[in-house]
Amino acid sequence: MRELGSPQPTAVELEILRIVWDLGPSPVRDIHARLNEAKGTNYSTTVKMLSVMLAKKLVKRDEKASPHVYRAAITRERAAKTFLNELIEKVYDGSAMSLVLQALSKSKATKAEIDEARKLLDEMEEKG
Amino acid sequence: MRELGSPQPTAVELEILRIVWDLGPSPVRDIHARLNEAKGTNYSTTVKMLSVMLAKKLVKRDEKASPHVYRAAITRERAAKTFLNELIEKVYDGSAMSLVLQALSKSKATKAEIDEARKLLDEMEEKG
DNA sequence: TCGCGGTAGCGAAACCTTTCGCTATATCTT
DNA sequence: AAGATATAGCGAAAGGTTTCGCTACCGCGA
Repeated sequence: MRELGSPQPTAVELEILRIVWDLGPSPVRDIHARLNEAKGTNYSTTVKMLSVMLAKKLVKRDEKASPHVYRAAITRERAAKTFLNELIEKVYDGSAMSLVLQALSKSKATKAEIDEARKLLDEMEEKG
Repeated sequence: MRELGSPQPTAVELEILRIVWDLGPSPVRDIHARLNEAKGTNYSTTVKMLSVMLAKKLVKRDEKASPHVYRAAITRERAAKTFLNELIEKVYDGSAMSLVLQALSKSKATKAEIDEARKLLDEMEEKG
């Protein structure tokens, strides 16, 4: 059995994580409301998935609060980083840059973000 | 049963796609050699996976060639685009730019690539 | 206290992915 | 042409994810 270190979230798990990231710490009922809206699944399903995710350490819960309160155990940023690494590794064969170029080509960004990206590019160039 | 339009490749399917992208059109034996190297799985498994992938239209095959020749039915670019969209949608909540910034921060790139990225940024700025 | 609505847990069904054994067929080698 | 070797296919086991039914529990108002 998996015990330590959060494994990759599966499809539904990711859907739930997204909800928890959005809502912040919440009781099952609230999480279920959203999930049900999106997928029409049963309340039991939500409870079960959360318990599975608890075992995988994808979420934590406060059992002292009466309706238990769940919160994400990994940040959106960390999950994103993991996915990104996998994407780069598995599909782009290790070249982050080619991914960046592709993402840029379809991105809409603010002036501030564009400048930020320029700054990063400058830094990269200096270091070589 | 899924019939039309390639669904998201699963883990092993992606591993196989990667091999086929690398090798180009190949007979099972060659594909298997690589997969086996990575995972130690049986020849039958490779054949089966390829047949599943054929049904899902992730690969095509030339049956006229004597050892049948398989090739990817989707390009690396298209697969990447799909994953990227999903990543942006599901985790970054629609903001491609924040993904780009994160990818950039860990990327190693050549001068040419950096310039290319700058060009894209300039274009983006012009269009607003 | 009893009953009731909301909450939690668990086992197993249903479903999908991955693996392989067994069989059949084609191709080579002598 | 027989036997050996390589290729293809298929069904089903093994393993993982997702779903839910059923049971138990808890807190509260009658």
